[in-house]
Amino acid sequence: MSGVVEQAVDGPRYDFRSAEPKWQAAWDARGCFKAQDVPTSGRKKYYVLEMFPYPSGKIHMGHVRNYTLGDVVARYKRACGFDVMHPMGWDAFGLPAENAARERGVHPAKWTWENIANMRAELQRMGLSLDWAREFATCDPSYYGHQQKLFLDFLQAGLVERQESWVNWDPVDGTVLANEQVIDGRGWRSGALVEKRKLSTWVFRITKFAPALLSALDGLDRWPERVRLMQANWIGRSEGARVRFPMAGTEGEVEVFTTRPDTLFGMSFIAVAPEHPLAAAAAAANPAAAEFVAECRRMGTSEAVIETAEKRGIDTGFRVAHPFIPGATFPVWIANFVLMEYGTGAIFGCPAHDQRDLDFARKYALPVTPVVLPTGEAAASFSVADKAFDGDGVIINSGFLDGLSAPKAAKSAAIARLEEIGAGQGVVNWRLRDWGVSRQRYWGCPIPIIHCEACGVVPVPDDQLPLELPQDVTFDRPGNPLDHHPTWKHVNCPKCGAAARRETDTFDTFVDSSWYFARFCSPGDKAPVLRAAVDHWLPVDQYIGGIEHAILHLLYSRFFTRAMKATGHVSVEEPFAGLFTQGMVTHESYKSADGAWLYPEEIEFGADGTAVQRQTGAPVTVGRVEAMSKSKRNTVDPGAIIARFGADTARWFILSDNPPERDMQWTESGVLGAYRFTQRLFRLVEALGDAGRGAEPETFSVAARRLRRATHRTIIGVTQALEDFAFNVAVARIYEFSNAIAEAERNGDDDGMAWARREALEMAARLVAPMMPHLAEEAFALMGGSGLVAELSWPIGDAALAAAETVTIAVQVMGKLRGTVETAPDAGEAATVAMAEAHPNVAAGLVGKRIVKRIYVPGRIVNFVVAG
RNA sequence: GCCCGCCUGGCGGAAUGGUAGACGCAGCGGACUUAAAAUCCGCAGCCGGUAACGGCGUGGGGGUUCAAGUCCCCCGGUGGGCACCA
Repeated sequence: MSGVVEQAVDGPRYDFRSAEPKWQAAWDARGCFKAQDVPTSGRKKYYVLEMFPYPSGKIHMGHVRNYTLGDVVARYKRACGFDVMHPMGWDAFGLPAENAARERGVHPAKWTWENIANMRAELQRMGLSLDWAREFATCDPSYYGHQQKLFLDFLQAGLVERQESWVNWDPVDGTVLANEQVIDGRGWRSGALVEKRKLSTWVFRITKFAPALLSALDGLDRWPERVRLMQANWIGRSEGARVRFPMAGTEGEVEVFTTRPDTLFGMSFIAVAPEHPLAAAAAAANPAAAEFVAECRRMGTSEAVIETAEKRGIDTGFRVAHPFIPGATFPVWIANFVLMEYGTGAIFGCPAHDQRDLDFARKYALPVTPVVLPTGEAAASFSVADKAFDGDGVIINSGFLDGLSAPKAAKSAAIARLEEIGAGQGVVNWRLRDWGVSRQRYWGCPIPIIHCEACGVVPVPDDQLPLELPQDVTFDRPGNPLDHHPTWKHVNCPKCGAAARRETDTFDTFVDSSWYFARFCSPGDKAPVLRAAVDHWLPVDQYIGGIEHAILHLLYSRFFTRAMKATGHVSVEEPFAGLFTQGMVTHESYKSADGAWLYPEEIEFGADGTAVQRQTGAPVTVGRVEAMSKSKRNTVDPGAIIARFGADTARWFILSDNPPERDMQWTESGVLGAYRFTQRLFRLVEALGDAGRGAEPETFSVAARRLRRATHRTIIGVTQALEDFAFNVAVARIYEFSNAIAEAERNGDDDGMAWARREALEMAARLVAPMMPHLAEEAFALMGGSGLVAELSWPIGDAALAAAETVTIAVQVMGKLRGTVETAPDAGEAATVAMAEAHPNVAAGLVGKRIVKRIYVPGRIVNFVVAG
């Protein structure tokens, strides 16, 4: 492995170390990648955006992949004549900065800004075609001040409100925990048992837009289908009914939401969430119920945890009447699998037709009454054992619903009756909840609100924005440093002047990333956005990022855009017209004999292919290929790769390995292969020398024509591959092309060959430019090209020159390949079929058979269907 | 538990329903070299056969079709998301 690199040090043909900074400076000097806020060029706009990074300190391979993909698109579209905007910034608020402050005593601001400086330098070494003049960080008051203004506008428009919500509370650290910070019911840092706690929080009313966010998904035809599906499921529209059950013996009622009102006669019990008021009432009266509710409270708020936990419950002792069955009463249970946030926080249990209800009923010996009969079953013999029936069928045991088909007809009949007798109504329920944005953290955008005893919630006046974070905070005790600050929260009410209290919560960092794409259009403007700029540039034409953001970030941004439209900031409703989601970067993992994870650079492979530790020669176990992570130490530092092989090699390899939407495996050998190709291409250019200058020859030899065909086929093929986001295919086409050029070189200089080679190499340089921009410039300059490849227009392939002189037709008998025949591209059906039938191997297969049918697909295939 | 994705040679992958395995990596053979590295040329799915060629083959099973990696149904394996990480 070292040989390749050492050669590069000794005397490379292509010296990326000098070339890459040189061309980066040249692009910068020409301002190649600058865009205007409100362009005057008249060219069609194209806004390319990659999800901006969190400034963790160093770029990782995921970033390299993300920004390389975006850069290929940006450079390609620019060459195609679009006016491209391609900005970069920093998603700079968030918990890691605060963790660093607690662990190492460094101020979050200092930590963040140093990380940004470091990462900016690393990104710049990648040679990305970014307009750095648009850069900003979300932790800068000149950004988040505008965000505060947007929040106040949303508040005014009724898109923000105060709500109580349940959170994971760490009683020792005195802080709210994310679900991922709750491990086996304990806080990750303190180890204390986590409790659910109710908190008063600010929410964005995203549910107001639920129908719009759902229906607009249909129009996002340049989004991956699966992302649209994930969002649709997340929004979760379901049609059903709210049903009210009067309490037996006391006042009051329980309201449930159900999607299956057709199965109401199969009801066995009611179950309420542990946070439901009835559960609280039961707990007050019954110590066992109180104990159960307390236990559920320790379970955390994660849906995955709740739904995989053992189904448990306790009878409250309350009984309800049934709206359709006079005289019947049913027990009300508290169950740990009922979610307070969904529907009404209460369900009716129909064990025969819902698996979860069935498991629960069996556990607590509650009755199971089938009310939907599967087709083909007899009512007398049908019963439910341990598998609930949730398919279609006919209603039985259900009074006025009997005989109706379930669920559809019976559902409408049940709803009609509920409405008639005033016991409920048909409703559309949404799974989507309002977006809680309050965080009890320091390193986030302050929520610009003042709480006044007399005036209530008072917005911070516009002329006091941005409301800046105080710098002098300490992290020496648990809880929110803003809350501990001696003076910051004490303020006079802007309305009445009395002593009042600032809101000390800050925004969820998803707020920061929900409108940054709009701010990029006019990053220096005094208002959150410059209307003319966003009207021109939005929506983003191509957005690129990780699939992990498929739901939250993208949905929040879609909401924000609608909210900004409602408050007059933008005209569009959808922020991202095109979306591409990339796969992860993975690597083998390595473990030493004592079980410690080892970094790839600590490993060496022996002649027999086994891995050993480089220093000691101790054996190493090669583990699974998985997502690069610091804990597994299977990371590769892009900075080191770029220093050793150059940015173009890193970019080329990351594009060549596999389709960008799939996970890719980073391998040393793959990088070396990419590096070798940079040298190979450059050698081909060097070997050309001065050959082929001058006017296009009158005639070309057969070999020269073959090369020109390869050239024009490659232009067409690479163009199509780039349009399709099939960058690995584009790379493969260029490899094929370089093989064709090398072959032509060996064929000597017959008629027109030198000219054809020059044409081929010039096109090669221009076609690799979006992927390996530095090498492209260096090669182009060496060939005597004038100007920058970055400023050239995209080449157009000549279809006539690319056309094949003969085509190969596959010949099948009964769908099995029996041979191939060469024909002229315009040979007709009769001639082609005759030639196919005459093929010796085909003829042998046809002996003694009767040809029933001859299938002919022009340019592709002849298939004989035979009998006998 | 619910939702979503993925599965093709030793490896990454290519393939408008039309010659499965392009291209690359690793491997093998050759040229060059005192030698090695680098470079260049060639071979290569698996089984059988000197070969011509034949059989098998895209996670497993079934179906549609003249023709299925591709479309449909069932099953298996594996990865991701599930609301305060970003």
